[in-house]
Amino acid sequence: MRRGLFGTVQGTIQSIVQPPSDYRPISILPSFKELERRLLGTKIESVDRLGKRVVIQNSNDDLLVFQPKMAGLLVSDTPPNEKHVRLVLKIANAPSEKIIYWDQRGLGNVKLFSRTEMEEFLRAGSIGPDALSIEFEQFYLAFRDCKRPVKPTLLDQSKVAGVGNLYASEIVHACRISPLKNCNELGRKAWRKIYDSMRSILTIAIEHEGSTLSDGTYRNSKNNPGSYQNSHKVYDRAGELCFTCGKNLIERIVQSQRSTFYCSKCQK
DNA sequence: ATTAATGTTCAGAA
DNA sequence: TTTCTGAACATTAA
Repeated sequence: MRRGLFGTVQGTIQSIVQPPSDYRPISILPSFKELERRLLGTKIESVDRLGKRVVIQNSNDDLLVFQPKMAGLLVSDTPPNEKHVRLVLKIANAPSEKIIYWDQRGLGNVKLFSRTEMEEFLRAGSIGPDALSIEFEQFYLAFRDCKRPVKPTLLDQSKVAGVGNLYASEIVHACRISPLKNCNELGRKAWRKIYDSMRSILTIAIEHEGSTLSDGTYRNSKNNPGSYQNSHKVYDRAGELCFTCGKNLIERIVQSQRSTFYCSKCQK
């Protein structure tokens, strides 16, 4: 797994700061005080991705889990602005001195787990295996009997963790499968295509450091935009020509209250 | 000035 | 059990 700058963060947590804010505070569990009590003076051992979460493990085996949701991100240095900075971990000894949690909408949360609590959480099954580690058989089993349309179901984090809204549209387009097709109407071969496309699209998107959409919210750990938006085949391309068939226009529909983009001519 | 939209997910209800 | 709806929030574009 590619981890970017945060994969190399080392050092001791010197202080934790929750900047004064005009906005409602984000959820910090069990509490800000408890974060200070259990993290100050401990060393950061690793920074990893788990589905859409970022997990920081410290030398006491506690796990600090960031769930940025719609509009949050972690940066090492400069945030997009100061007013939406929600939490800062100051690190003694470079390479990076800080880990900054920035969240424009404040929908995200931060939660501290003991190792036991994390094992319990994973066992409970609200998040499934990561999209880049799950094996095909397990992936197929998770989806094949579901009666819902394929695209919204790919967003179900309990089946597979890590596929977000724009990637779900890109994945089914790459397979030439309609987002409206029900999961249980697709055969094993179709699911194999979806599995392969999910892996390749997410892998390439990570290499491109993600997709920075027109609102500019998403940034990488150095506060630079990603470039995968330039490779989108359907997302945010309503009314534009489909690259695959070259004849039809990309359509936008709403499924489960989320936008879906697809080509009704080449996706069946 | 409203409304709808936004890399999301959670509880609660049908 | 599975699936759907609405809410949490800040900001921008239409």
